[in-house]
Amino acid sequence: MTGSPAIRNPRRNHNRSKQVLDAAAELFSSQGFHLTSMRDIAAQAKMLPGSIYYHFASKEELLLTAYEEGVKRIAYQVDVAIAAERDPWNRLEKASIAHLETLLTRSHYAQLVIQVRPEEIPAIAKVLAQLRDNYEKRFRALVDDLELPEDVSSSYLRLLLLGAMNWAPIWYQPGGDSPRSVAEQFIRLLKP
Amino acid sequence: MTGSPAIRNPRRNHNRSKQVLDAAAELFSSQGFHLTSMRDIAAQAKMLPGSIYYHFASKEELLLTAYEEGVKRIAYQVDVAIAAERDPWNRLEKASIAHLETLLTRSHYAQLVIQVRPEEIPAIAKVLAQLRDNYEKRFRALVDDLELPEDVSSSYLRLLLLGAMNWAPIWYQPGGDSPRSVAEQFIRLLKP
DNA sequence: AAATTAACCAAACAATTGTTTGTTGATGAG
DNA sequence: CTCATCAACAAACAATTGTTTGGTTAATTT
Repeated sequence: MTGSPAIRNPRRNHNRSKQVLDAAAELFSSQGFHLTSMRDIAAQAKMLPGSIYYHFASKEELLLTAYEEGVKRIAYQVDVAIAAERDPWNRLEKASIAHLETLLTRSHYAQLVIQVRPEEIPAIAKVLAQLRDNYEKRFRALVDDLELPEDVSSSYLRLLLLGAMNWAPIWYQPGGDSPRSVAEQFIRLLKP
Repeated sequence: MTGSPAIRNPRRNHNRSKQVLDAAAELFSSQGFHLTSMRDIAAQAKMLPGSIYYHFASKEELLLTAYEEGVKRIAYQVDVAIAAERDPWNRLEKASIAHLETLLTRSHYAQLVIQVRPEEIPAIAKVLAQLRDNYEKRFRALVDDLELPEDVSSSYLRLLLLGAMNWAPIWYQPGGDSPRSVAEQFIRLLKP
């Protein structure tokens, strides 16, 4: 019995699960879901294809897990960025900067959330869409706090800003302006 | 003898090529490239999978042909829309309305241009991107014609508008506001 | 030292993919 | 009528896909 404080792990905690997930996130975000095979992921994680299934039940679960992590990260960055600000427009600007910076430079996980469209994977499309919706609710709140002229629709302001930012990965080139200044320009164009 | 003006077609022009292309455009635009198999397209065109190859050399050529047609259609709609207008802001508004209407309601071919991302098909990614770029140059010209305050960047105005519109298929629901009024709202938000 | 178990390998499997091949009936020209 | 050609069918092919299975290794527990 050994009343000693036995640790839970029966074996050295290799935790290659994270290695697999990292590989998946990188490949999914850069090549897309369908162009990335389990063999690609296995190779990047220095593992055999079948071994992945010890850690994840399916390719879709792999994506879903990475996607959840992506939402978590980008949401966290935004929350931190707006925590100190009080002025509504400044809060929206800080949030946009965080959103774009995370999207364009920071994390493969975050890029997943934008690059992989839910409809691409019908089996989990609804869950993915809901996760993204849940994140984007922050922007709904931020925009609602603005004091806008009567003839300006806050919904469309939000859709305009969010759409433009989410489209940015299509045209953005690392050599040009920083994500921060892109976000600042966008806000300036929208501020009445 | 037959000095008569013999027509070129040796047989009644069945022209099932167009039928195939229509099927491909519809499926590609609604399901995406990778989720659509040649068998799906064949079924929709009421034809056997192998028969498609009499009309098109490969799945990629099929997409490319449909994509070109899509660019042609959306470009035409925009050109027609702005032909009568002289005021720069009105021209941009008319162009945006045409862009969004074609994108959201009119044609499967046009939706292809936005729904299918070039990087999804590496073999023809460059050609696709160039076709889209070529179309979007219209907006570059339209925005450059605006008389903007000095501190406003015309590039970012264009990217903001175009990104927001191209993102619209993600959130747009046929029940709500018309594409026209969405475009009008976007323009109003951007007009200083 | 023996038993247990987490973590991985090696190899195959079944299904689906885009594509090719050989063939056939309809059509219009000579 | 004869014959060449168009347009499609029927069936298979080779490759790739996600996944499963059974065995192997090594660390941990008893």
